[in-house]
Amino acid sequence: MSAVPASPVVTRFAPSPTGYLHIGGGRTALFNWLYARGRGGKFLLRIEDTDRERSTPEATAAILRGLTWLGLDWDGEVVSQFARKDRHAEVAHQMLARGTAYKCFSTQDEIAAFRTAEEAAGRYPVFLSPWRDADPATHPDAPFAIRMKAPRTGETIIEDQVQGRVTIKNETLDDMIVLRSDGTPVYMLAVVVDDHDMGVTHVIRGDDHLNNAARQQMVYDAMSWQVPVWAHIPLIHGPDGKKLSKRHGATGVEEYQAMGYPAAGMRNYLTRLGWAQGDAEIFTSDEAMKMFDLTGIGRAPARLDFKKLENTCGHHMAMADDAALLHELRAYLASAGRPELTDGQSARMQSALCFLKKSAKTFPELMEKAEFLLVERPISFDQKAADALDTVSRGILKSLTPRLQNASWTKEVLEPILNEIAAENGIGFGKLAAPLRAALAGRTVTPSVYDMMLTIGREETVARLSDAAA
RNA sequence: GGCCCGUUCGUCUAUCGGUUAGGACACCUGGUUUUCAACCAGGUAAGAGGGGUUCGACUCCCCUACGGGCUGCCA
Repeated sequence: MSAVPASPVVTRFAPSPTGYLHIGGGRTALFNWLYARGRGGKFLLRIEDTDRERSTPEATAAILRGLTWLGLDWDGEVVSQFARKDRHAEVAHQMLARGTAYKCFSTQDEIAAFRTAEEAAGRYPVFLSPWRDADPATHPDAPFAIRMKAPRTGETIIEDQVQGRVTIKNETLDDMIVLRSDGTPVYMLAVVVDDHDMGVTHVIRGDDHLNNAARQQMVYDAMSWQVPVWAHIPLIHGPDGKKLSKRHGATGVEEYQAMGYPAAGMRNYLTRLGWAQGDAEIFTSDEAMKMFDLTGIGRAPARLDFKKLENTCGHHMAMADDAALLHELRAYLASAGRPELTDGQSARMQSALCFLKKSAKTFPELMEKAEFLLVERPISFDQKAADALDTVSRGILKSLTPRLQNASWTKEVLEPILNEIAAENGIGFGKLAAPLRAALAGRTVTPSVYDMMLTIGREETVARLSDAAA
């Protein structure tokens, strides 16, 4: 065992509960999880619910469900940012006391008027509060917001693990409000306070926050707090290169579950989307934790490729443990609103999974291939199956059943019998397999005939053949 | 408008000044086969454009084009 690192890694995922868990958010959470878990650190979850208008408990529940399905477990309790608003206000007042913030009595109307005037004059509106250096003696007895006293000259440098060194000129940033005039904190303050209080060492998040990082770093500086390691990752784009949105299809993590992608495959695909370690393509989460690092993250936005997602899922389907797969299959059926398996179907499924999983990429595909074990007699035939069961074929099946009656039910025993029948009728095995397939499954595209016979057993096989031969 | 970030096969990417620019998915061809799939073998396919720096640039610098983000008393 390696020694416990001096400063354990603490990462977090901090979504706003305004909707389902977006696939991009799921990937951000995954990166944080992988990074922390691979280093014996902690992965925390915080819900940024300070926007009371848009936050809903339903959205929080959906986000938790999505993370759980993806297999991303977090440490400790879920933190509500809203619940910490008093702490945020406290810090705002500490900044006031330290002289790194000031009371601003400008009204929103005044600011809005300033902005429209500047824009009308063709200038970029950076609002500079007249109260920044005002003598407290001149303060009116009126509501005020607390603004950060940001440096007006020089530059703020973000040392980003993904983007490299990013330099922002301080003159382009105004004094942002940290506490609104109604006493509620603003997001930019809340994140910093929460990340600091929660001991977050690495902030891994979407690069839409890259510019924000400069202002947040100013808050860390204003409080003399240790700045975390930044890692701003590019957002995921749709197949057309545009920001991933509804018109590209599924954007919610739970939609992918309902479409039948196995979670392990989803994790693998999402890990490889915008991150690479040499030629590694297919790996388990344990392996991913060992390999994952910040330097392997690409700087350009990656596009979603469903074909590759499917392929990756196919590998994981084949690698999966049968019992675990059956369990996940059940969860899929429930999430997709499909009927659950009966006891009989479950039993057959359990014994068939060892070969079904090798060629299926998704759960719907698995169910498609398992159709033969799902149906009950009398089974119905589709058009092609019915065509395959012509008079000649039925005659052959009829001669086959007596020989199966007392046969030991192993492939070693069945193979010679079927080959014999084929030979006696002067046909190749392929010609015999077609009607067999039709009789056993009611369709012409099925798993191997031996696999099917072994799965449903002798009695059921003979019964289905007799039904078809009649 | 300003600022910030990005740009290698169709897609995800490797390369960290010297390679026949590698792998994976997809696609095409062939093989295997008991249908579909899976599997095996092979193939097509890339450094956005233009300037520099250098003996040498995908790699470093600049410009352009294109894409994205930020620019709120939203998060």
